[in-house]
Amino acid sequence: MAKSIKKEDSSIEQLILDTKDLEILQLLQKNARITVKEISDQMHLSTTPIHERIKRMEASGVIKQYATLLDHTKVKKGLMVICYVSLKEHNKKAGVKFIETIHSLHEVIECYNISGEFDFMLKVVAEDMNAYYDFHVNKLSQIENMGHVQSVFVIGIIKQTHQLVFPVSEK
Amino acid sequence: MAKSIKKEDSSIEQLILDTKDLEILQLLQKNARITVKEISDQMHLSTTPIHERIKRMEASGVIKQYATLLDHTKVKKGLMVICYVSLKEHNKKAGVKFIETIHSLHEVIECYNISGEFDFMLKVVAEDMNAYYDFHVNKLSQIENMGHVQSVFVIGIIKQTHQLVFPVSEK
DNA sequence: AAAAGAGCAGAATATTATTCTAGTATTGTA
DNA sequence: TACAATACTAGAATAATATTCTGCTCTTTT
Repeated sequence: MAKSIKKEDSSIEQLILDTKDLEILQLLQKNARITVKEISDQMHLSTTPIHERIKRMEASGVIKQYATLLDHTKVKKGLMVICYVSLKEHNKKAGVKFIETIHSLHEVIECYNISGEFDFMLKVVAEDMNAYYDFHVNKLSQIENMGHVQSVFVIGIIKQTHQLVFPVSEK
Repeated sequence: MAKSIKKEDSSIEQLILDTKDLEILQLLQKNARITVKEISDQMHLSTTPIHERIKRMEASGVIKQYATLLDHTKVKKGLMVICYVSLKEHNKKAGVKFIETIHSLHEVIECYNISGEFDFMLKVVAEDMNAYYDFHVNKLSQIENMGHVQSVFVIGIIKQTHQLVFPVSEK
C-alpha cells in the first residue's frame, strides 16, 4: 500500500517546509546551540513539535551542518584572496584531477565553477601575504593543466553571513 | 597589582591558542553540537578543561558563532551569483550609504571591498533566475551612486567549507 | 459519520552542561 | 635547592536539557 507523500517520508521525498519550520530555521541559523526549550518558548509551542521538526529537517538534509565559525583574524587566517583560475584543457580527466587537488588544499575554503572568461573562482585564506605567496607559487601554480590565475585581494569585509532570510508568507 | 598577561585575561588580551585549543576548534568547526564529553573522550582529557577552554574561546571572540548551515537547494535559494560593483563616486558619504543598503538586502550574504577594477564583490543568493533578475533590476541597480555591475553566475559548487585547518605544530 | 493521520501538550527518563572541590604539574624567584 | 604562585586537571555533585512516551485534538478522507 502506497504511503502518502507527506512529511514522514522525509528521507525520500522533498520535505515541504511550513512557516513554523522556517521560523525554527531562522533561530537555528543564528545560533546552532539554542535549546529546544528556548525555541518553544519563543514560538509558544511545547518542546515536542520543535524537537520533531528539527529532527525531520536534519534527516531530510535541509539542515546541512551545525558549524562553529571562527574569527579569522584571531586564528591567523586574516588574509582572504579571491582567485580566478582557467585550465589549459577542458576534458573530463583534467577537470577531475583539478577538483581533487582543490579538495586537498586547506587554504581553499570555497571553489565554484563559474560563467565568464575564467573556469573557477576560489576563496583562499592564509595567515599573511607571505603565506599566500607560498600557496600561490608552490601549490596553486604547480597544479598540472593550470592556465591563467588572477588574484583579487579582499581589503575589507563589509558583510558576511550565512543567514538565509525567507519571505514571510504568513498564513 | 598588575595581573600577568595570560589566558584568564581573555576578554582583554589576545588569547594565545595552544595545540589543545586548536584541536577542540577542529572538532567544533565540524559539529557545533558535539558534546563536551565527546571531545574529552577523543582528546583523552576530562570534561572540565574542555569546557573551560571552550568558554574561554567564546569569551575572547575566537569562536564567533555557532551557526546552522542549510542546503540552499532545499530552501529555495539554489541560485548563487557573484556580483562586481563599482561606485561612481568614492567619497566617504557615498560609501557609507552603499554599505547600509547592502546590509538591508537579504539576498546579499557576503560583500567584500576588493582590489582591482571593481570596488566590491557581492555573493548573492536567490531562488531562481527570475528572482535574481528582480533583485538586480529593482534593488541593486536602484542604489544611488551605483556605477558598473557585472554578474558572474555560479554553475557548480566544487568545494564549500568553513573548516580552517591549522598546521600541526605538535609539542 | 467513522477512521486514519498529523500535530500537539505534558510528563517521565536519559544525557549533558555546569559548578565545585581538591590534587598535581609547572614556572619563576629567592 | 626550596618555596610560592599559577595553571591545569580529575572526579563528583548539581542543574539544565534532550529525548522518549502517552494520550488528546483537529483535520482530512472515504
